[in-house]
Amino acid sequence: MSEDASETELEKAYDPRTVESRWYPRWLEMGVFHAADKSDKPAFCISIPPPNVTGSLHCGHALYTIQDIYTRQARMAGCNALWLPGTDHAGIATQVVVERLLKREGTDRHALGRAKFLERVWQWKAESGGRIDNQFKVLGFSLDWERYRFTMDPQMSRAVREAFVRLYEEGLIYRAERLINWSVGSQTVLSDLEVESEEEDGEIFEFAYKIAGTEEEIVVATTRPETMLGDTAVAVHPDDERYKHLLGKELVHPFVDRRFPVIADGILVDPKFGTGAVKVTPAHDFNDFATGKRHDLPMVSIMNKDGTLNANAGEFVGMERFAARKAVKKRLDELGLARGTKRHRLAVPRCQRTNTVVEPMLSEQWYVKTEPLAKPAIEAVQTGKTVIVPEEWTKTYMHWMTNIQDWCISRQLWWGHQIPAWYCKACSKTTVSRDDVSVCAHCGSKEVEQDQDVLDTWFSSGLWPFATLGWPEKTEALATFYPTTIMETGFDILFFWVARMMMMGIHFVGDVPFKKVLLHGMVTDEKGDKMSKVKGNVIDPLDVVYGIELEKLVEKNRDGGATEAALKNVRNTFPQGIPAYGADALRWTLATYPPQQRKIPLSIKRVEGGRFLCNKLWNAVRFALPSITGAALDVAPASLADRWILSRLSTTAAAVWKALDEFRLDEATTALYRFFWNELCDWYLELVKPVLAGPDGPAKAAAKATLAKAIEGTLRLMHPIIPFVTEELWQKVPRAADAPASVSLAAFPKAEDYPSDPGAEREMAALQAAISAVRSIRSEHEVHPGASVHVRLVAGDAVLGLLEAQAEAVRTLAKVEPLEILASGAERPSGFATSSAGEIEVQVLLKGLVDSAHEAARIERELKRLDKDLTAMRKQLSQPNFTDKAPPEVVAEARARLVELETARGRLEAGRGLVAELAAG
RNA sequence: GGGCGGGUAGCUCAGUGGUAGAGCGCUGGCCUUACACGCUGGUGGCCGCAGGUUCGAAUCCUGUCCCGCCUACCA
Repeated sequence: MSEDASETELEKAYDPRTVESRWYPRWLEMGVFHAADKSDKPAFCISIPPPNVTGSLHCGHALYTIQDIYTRQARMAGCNALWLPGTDHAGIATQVVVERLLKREGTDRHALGRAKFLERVWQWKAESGGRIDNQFKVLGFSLDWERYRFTMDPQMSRAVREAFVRLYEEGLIYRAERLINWSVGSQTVLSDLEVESEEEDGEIFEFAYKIAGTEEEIVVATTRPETMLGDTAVAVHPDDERYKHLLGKELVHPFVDRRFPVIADGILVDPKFGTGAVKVTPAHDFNDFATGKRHDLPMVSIMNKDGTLNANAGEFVGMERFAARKAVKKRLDELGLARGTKRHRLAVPRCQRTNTVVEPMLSEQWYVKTEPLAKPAIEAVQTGKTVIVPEEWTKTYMHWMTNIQDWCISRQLWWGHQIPAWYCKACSKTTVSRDDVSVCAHCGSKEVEQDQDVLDTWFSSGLWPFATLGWPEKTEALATFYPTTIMETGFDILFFWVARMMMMGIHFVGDVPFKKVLLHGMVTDEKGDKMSKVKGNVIDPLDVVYGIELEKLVEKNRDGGATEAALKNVRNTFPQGIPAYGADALRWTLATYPPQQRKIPLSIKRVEGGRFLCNKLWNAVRFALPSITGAALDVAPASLADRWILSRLSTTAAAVWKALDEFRLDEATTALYRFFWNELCDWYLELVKPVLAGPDGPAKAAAKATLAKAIEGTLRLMHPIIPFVTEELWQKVPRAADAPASVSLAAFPKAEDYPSDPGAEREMAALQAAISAVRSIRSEHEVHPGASVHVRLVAGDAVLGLLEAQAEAVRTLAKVEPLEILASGAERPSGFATSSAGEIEVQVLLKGLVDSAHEAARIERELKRLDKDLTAMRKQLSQPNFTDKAPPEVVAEARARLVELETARGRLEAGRGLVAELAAG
């Protein structure tokens, strides 16, 4: 629409593109998203789960809409609401991106050196990082950009050092040599959580070790034959009779000059599995490592960090690990020691980032001692200081926390927070310090060198909720907003992140980092399959917002690595490409899914539904605007319809509050949709049309005021979910004299803002039933919608007055003329079909309009349906067990229902006469 | 192996002790001047299977079968 269109004229169809682009800048100008450090209002805070600085918007991020809904609602509800934005430096991911760039330039980070490389990363970050921030703006996220944080900012880095040093001083951080998960692909150690095991088809290879000085042998099995080069024992079960005589005997290694014993170990060995003898490789297997410790076995490391074999591997030195695997098998075979292979399913550990197979290796790393930190974190959830929603995740949290392993926090990367530990070349002692060290704290030597490694990204992320608020400074923001109100994130990072924030927050600030943890499911495609570039089923939120042509979409998928089959699928799923649905449509749609479901199967069809809703809203306002512009709002509701719609609005406001409180956004959207579409539009608007078209007077003034209030209230209630269209429309409708400049700052409607009127709701239900009954008969008989029909409504005294008062509504909404309203007992005249709407009998003149066969069919069908219900109801009421034991109100209800069914049946029976009458013509 | 979640209308899912719901789809009739991104009427489900508790169960309990996810050291 053009900017200078008159106040009361809107385009016929809602176009999100023009509306959505204009509001975000204005909100920023108005400063509506900025929260004060100090305020009289209650504090509300969500710190955003920081997306990777390398990232760009995907559907998972689009779910941040949930956080925006809560933040916007809190803001409107009068809170000092802060949604704090930021990004994460994402150690491995970012380094991989920049290294790829360097490779294209024909160089690498080692050629560049650490300092130059880091310069390069910062440069990359300045150019390409933070793209996602702008994408968040497209979605309308009400983030307080003045408080933007990046995990590598000086202030955040300071927090990281402070945390590290304190934990070190408290003995909660230590350095140790252990078996670790080594990612050959990214050349760093990984924490347990970053290793993903997937079952794959593999094989199990059996071979024999000879007993020294005899021809006797012992057969062992392995899925990684090359590790035999590091074997330092073979273990059998202590009670295994087969091998008892071999215990303590020496085995001869066929390739390297080493003899090692047969040992007894009841923990490692299951005598029923395989041969009952297990080769032990303490330096390359976690179980074997433990076994090695128990038996004090030598630890022979056979592998270099790049995955090639080292000097301990004898003739295989220098070979790549998988080539070595083949070679070892071949040589064993040549020596006559191979004993065959079997197919075998096994769990292969892979690196999350590079998908390369992870190798257990011996290495010295930094660890956080987690048990003392976990204990209070467990208690906080047990005592309800932090509540996890949905509740069933509490168990998972507890289970993980109670079985927690020490956390390996060093990473062999350059991009990240370098570990603040300095090693002295003179006295070889370690100095850990908040400030850079140039002199050894122990001997005063200047020969100190900082640890080359950086910290796990999750270490800094664990400090996020309080470091973003200024910690370790005792800032006002920290005092105001900590503990934060809600942490809203995917259940998949409950351990990665939520658990660690809990541990760190409690330890460093002395209180939990958030009062509530809301965990949502994973966005998938509509069939429930994980979105993946290869499958070509990825929905880019921006494509949904702006739209994309089919060919461009296909091209984009092809660039993403989609297979031909996947591209075909893209063409099938989006034959016309994707239309511009707008951010509101996407937001609405995401909010209609129960967030706590495991899967959120996003369907483009449903997004279309979201756009329909926005369009409907637009058009409802378009219709109402000429009537309500300038209307006096302080007029009380007058008609039944007026009282009813405001009562429904009151109920709806209550439902929305309740739904949000229970983390049931689906229920919130359902309540809003029902109210707006099925009540406000379908009934109220239709009911007030004649009034608004009629002469001026008190009734019209009341209708105008009510319509204005209902629409204005709806816009405010919907605003947290669909901020753009509601803001645009809210600016045009009449509102309170003291209303703020933006609906974002207007009060969020409460149930008590509108008069509840149960009487009006009851009466309206009766009226609706009567009108529906007439419509139903009309439609059954294919009476043309334009044709009026003669209707008689027969009812008892209780509803007679209502019908008389609402005659106009019946006439209009059911296209009735003439309309007779009669007291009970009025016989069905010839030519009228009959039906029931609760207590009301509805008689519709069909003579001359339809043929008898139609009516006969309708009656028989209705009778069949009624009889089914009647039989069930009679049966239930005939059982003394029911009438005696069920609560009286339930029995009474059943009796009333029976009467109603019988009455309806009687009327229908009588209606059979109509068939003959119609036939007679 | 352990844990968790799910199996309700063609599809995607709500419902959690008292007459089976929504959206989309399908379908009949309508361009009724807010909206065809619409209006209006309808079709469609023995609520995975088997027991049990109860006057009454999709809803609670037990068992069982499928599907998914997480987790675990079977060489």
